[in-house]
Amino acid sequence: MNVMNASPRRKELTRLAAQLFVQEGFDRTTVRMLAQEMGIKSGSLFHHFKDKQEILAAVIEEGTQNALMIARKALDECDAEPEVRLRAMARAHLETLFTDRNAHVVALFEWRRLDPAASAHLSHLRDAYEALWVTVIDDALEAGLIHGDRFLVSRFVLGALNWTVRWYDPNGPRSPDDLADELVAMIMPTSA
Amino acid sequence: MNVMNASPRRKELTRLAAQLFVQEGFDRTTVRMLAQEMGIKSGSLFHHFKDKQEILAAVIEEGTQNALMIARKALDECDAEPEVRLRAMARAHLETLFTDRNAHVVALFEWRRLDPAASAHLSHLRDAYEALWVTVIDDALEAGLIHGDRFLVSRFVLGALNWTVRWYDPNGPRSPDDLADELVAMIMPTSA
DNA sequence: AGAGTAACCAAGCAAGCGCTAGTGTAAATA
DNA sequence: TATTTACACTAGCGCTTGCTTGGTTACTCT
Repeated sequence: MNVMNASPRRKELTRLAAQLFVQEGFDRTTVRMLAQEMGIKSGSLFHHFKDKQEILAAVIEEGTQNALMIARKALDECDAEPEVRLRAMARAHLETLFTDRNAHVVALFEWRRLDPAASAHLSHLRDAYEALWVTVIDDALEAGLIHGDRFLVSRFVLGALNWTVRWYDPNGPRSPDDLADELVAMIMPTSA
Repeated sequence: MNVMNASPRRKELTRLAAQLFVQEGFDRTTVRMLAQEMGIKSGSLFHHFKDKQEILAAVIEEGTQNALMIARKALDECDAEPEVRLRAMARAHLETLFTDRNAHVVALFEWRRLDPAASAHLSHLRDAYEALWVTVIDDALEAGLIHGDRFLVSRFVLGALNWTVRWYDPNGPRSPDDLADELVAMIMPTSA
């Protein structure tokens, strides 16, 4: 078994697995389907991954790491104005959601299939990401940019953003950035 | 096989199935688990339902029918003021979401497991429900109560509301009605 | 009493599941 | 040249899956 997590082959396999998990769901995706998609036999799969669970964990870890990177970069690159930061965060969220769409759909809808160990490890990553959101929302509230309960606002906003994977068509007329801006405008009285 | 959809026994079994589908997910719920939960043997299940798929369809149909009923009743019972109607619709949405929580969680997250025939039939029900939302949102927009694109606003609002099943704790301090009011307040500039 | 029917059970089939064991081979390393 | 490593293969084990079959109760209606 390959213990080196960063093997390029393993990364490619993870990408393909994410696609299949989205198409079929984790439970209905068999190791034989995964192997075929990867051009190998089912037994060979277990050279790269300890078991099926580990493939799921790899997919989710990939996506969450990317989300964290993109969000940090976006916040670093813009100034301290709360409105700009809020918009940047929303844009970053949708950017990662649709460039790594497969991984994120798996993370959002198959999280519960993780075994407790993997779930605990990945929860820390996700918490780090959500902490970014909380600071941005807090600043926006303090600046009087938006109003409401900080907890509820962040849940509502994240819910609205995450739900886009259910209806947004990347080939449509609207860009993810448009979506992000419209959502921010919707909750900002001053920008009417 | 029992063809009478409204058999009381069948309705009870549907309720129990919804609970298991939420706990384990549709794919991981075996007919043996379902049977045990119902206090019968696995073979007997197929006296009430043609196959496992039909159980899923029954669960989702139940939930969607209830949502439609509650929303219609809520709109009937309030006057024509757009703001009142918007709040009533949001409240109705969360009311049905948490009184029939199991059925709705299944509808939201296991819809794709439906076979094409069942999916087509149930899509009509869901469309009828969403049509109610569209009229309410349209009226609110026209009255200048909220602002933005009608399509995007309804998607964002529904996303924020549906996502509550992921984090809302019914035993917490906030009632579903509070949640609904806070969301409406969040997108309504005039109520700051 | 006899017929019909709804609800159940015991037993098991065929297919598919995740995963393992053991082997082959070409490239990298010593 | 000898040894190790990475990656793939074949074959199949042990188990679970959804579902079927054939038959048994218990109740209702004529």
